[in-house]
Amino acid sequence: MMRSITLRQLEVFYETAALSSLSRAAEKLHLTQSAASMALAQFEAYAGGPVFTRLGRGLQLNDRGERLFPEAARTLESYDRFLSACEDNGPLKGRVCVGASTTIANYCLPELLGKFTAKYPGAEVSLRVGNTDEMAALLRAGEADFAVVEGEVSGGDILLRNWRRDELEVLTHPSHRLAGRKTVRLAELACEKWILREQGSGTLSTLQNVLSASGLRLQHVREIGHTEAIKRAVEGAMGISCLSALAVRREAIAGSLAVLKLSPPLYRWFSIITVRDRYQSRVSKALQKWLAGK
Amino acid sequence: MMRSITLRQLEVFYETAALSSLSRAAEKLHLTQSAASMALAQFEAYAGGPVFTRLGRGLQLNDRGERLFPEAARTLESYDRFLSACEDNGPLKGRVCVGASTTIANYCLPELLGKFTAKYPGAEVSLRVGNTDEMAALLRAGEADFAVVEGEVSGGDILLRNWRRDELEVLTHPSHRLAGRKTVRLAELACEKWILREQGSGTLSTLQNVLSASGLRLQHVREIGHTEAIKRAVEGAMGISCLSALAVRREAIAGSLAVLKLSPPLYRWFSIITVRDRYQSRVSKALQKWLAGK
DNA sequence: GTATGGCATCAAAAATAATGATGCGAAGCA
DNA sequence: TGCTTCGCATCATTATTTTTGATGCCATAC
Repeated sequence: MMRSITLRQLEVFYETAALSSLSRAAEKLHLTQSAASMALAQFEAYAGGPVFTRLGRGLQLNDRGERLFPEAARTLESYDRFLSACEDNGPLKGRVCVGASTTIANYCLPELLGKFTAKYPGAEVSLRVGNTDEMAALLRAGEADFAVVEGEVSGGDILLRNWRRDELEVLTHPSHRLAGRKTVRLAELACEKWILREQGSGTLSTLQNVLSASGLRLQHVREIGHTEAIKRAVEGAMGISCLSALAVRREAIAGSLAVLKLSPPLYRWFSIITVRDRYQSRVSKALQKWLAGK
Repeated sequence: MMRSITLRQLEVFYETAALSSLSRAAEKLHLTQSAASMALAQFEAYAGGPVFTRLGRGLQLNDRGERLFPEAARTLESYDRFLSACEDNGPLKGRVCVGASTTIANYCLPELLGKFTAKYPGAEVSLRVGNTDEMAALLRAGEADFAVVEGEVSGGDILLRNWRRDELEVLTHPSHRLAGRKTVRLAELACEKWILREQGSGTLSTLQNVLSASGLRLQHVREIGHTEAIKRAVEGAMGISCLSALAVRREAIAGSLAVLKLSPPLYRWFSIITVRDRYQSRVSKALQKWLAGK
């Protein structure tokens, strides 16, 4: 049949080119890597030839791709404008209350929500912070429209969609014996002095999951309930910790802390959760959609 | 699932609006009417509300649709530009020989081929005329790249794609007893004096098919091998005839002939035929594609 | 009032896209 | 250098979407 290029393929091409990475494009588009790979392959077939050169383990736009890229961008942009036109029933207006677990509420959402309200001045966005279980309760009680959490699903009435992937990293004092290394394996860290978030936090439970899966136990653990306090403690050489990459980016750059990646790396999903079948206001839907695209 | 509007739906919306008819849009897009209807229904669902008002047996853009239409046009245009960019391996260049049966070669193709060569000056298009069987032979002999015909398929090695639908109409002298009517049924015409195209012409065989299906036979038939000569003969009140609507449009408008629609109407397809598995040059593919979009 | 044109709807079939598992080569790290 | 991970491709299978052909329904033309 005389099939042609689909929007999906166009998106995959665009994002892959923009991020120079098929996997990350797939992630952004909420696709599996294989789906993205296939879409790209079809795209190249229909577009009349390859648009990337495969070098080693990466992709790079070739001349052809370079030429096509701006056109693809324009087309997708035009399509987005169309969708906006569809949804434009007057400017966005109304309240929406978002729940978020600690790490997300501190290091991720404020900036995003700021941009959103800047773009839609009629929207009043409020933010409530807590751990995952508290979020589920908040939603059920109708005190938040949706929530962004680090944890697992918590009941059949809660609908979960993966949003972004987050990586947990190990932080140590810059003078720590491991500070020069880029990666460490968890086993090497079992007898370190640990400073971790409290029971019930998403960060801790993610860590505990892999530990128990590999039969490890941490020996010296001290709990501190605040991410910032933990970082100060590590800066004070009181031990090492494990936090979201998001939470330590600033210190990693400043050099006040040494940040090592785990090997194998420890990923987890940030997810958007809602109550199944609960009505979502227009602002709430708009905000969720907007977040999904970020 | 958080599905969204597809290009197909966009096209259906656009064409339906442009032609004020879902069926004709379906035809143009080479879809069945039901596929188009469903696509439009989905479009309206995703677009957040109806875009047409259903009045009696037609569709008409409502305010919402009116607002969305130009955006849709822009998006599709942008998409087309992208496709062109894909196919742009330098300007089109080379010869292509098109076969066509009489009616099409006279009343349809010249204008289209003219536009095509105006758009792609590097393309040299030539046209060969004959009846359907001659066309098949021409293709097999490699003397034409593809052909546009009025008839049926003529062998397993010939690939056929419907292109446009054509309607056969009855023409009479303006003073003929039926000339005031808008429609006639074939049975009323059995004993008229007929002037028809020769055996082997697509027009005649289409007519013969319905006649034999309804058990009718025409009594007074005179054959004339040229469409224009037939029209002159009818203008001279020498009888009535039946020709493609395309062939009589000019006279119908000028009023030099009376043109009546048959009831039930008599449709047939113009088709593009090619030899299966035969290589098609870039120009030939481009021309076929371009024609398909017209 | 009978026939017809035009759209909607349905169940079934066909086509397409997405997934999870797996393979393979290139880099990073000890 | 050997081991491991990263990133992409590919495969078979499953899920989803699109298309079709058959009907139904209403409004309009004759």
